[in-house]
Amino acid sequence: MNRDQAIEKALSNIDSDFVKALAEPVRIEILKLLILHGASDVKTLAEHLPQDRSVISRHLTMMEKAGLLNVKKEGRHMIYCVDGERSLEKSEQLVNTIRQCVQFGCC
Amino acid sequence: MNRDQAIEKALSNIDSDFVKALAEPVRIEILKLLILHGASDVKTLAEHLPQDRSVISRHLTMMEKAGLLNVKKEGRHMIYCVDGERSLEKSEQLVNTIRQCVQFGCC
DNA sequence: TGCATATGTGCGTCAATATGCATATATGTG
DNA sequence: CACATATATGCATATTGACGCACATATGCA
Repeated sequence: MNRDQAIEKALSNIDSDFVKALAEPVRIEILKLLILHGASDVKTLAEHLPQDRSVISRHLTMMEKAGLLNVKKEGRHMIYCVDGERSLEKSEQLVNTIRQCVQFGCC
Repeated sequence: MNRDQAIEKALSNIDSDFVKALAEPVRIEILKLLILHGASDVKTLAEHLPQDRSVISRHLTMMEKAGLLNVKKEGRHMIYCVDGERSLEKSEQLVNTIRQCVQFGCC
């Protein structure tokens, strides 16, 4: 693999969904609540936030697909919690990508 | 500092501008070009991208403010390059934030 | 000075996304 | 079964951000 392909591959590894999930203030607030109070259902989370439950529900779904959260169904409740392992992996992958870029040469 | 404050502080450290800068495909393309070809001016970058020069100019300004790029003025040219050190610091800070979250307890 | 080139900015437009209401679906409880 | 509760989804609206054109500003050069 030549240099161009290596650079292309490194930067293509940036997980767009993961990064976008962290780029919205409301979703950071959701992370805070989940770490403060531990695993929670949609209604409980929404009670601590100004947005409508449906909005929080959509954010949670999006964050789960992005790899930030885990979800398990308990009866009629959807219990969400921070997927620390996966989040750590994804953020470390971002560091590795940038580290490779530095090796390929910056200013 | 108690637990709640520690969590608040850790997650407030997420650099919103930095994360947002990485959440746009065009800006990732700009990173690719800057690493492939090294430091470049606005016109040269825009020639390799479908967007208007003014759009690229705005992206570059935003990425510089976010800490991804360095810029130096050379005559009428603005020369941009990837700020590898700062980008690495910021991405590592993100990893540390998530690592702290894991310590505070996930699922 | 006069002119070409490089960049940034004002402004209007369009697309993506966040938001909230109403409603459908699913589950637990009497 | 009837009803309450928890969540997801369709749809309309508001907001944010990307985009391109026109123009202003700044610099280099003849």
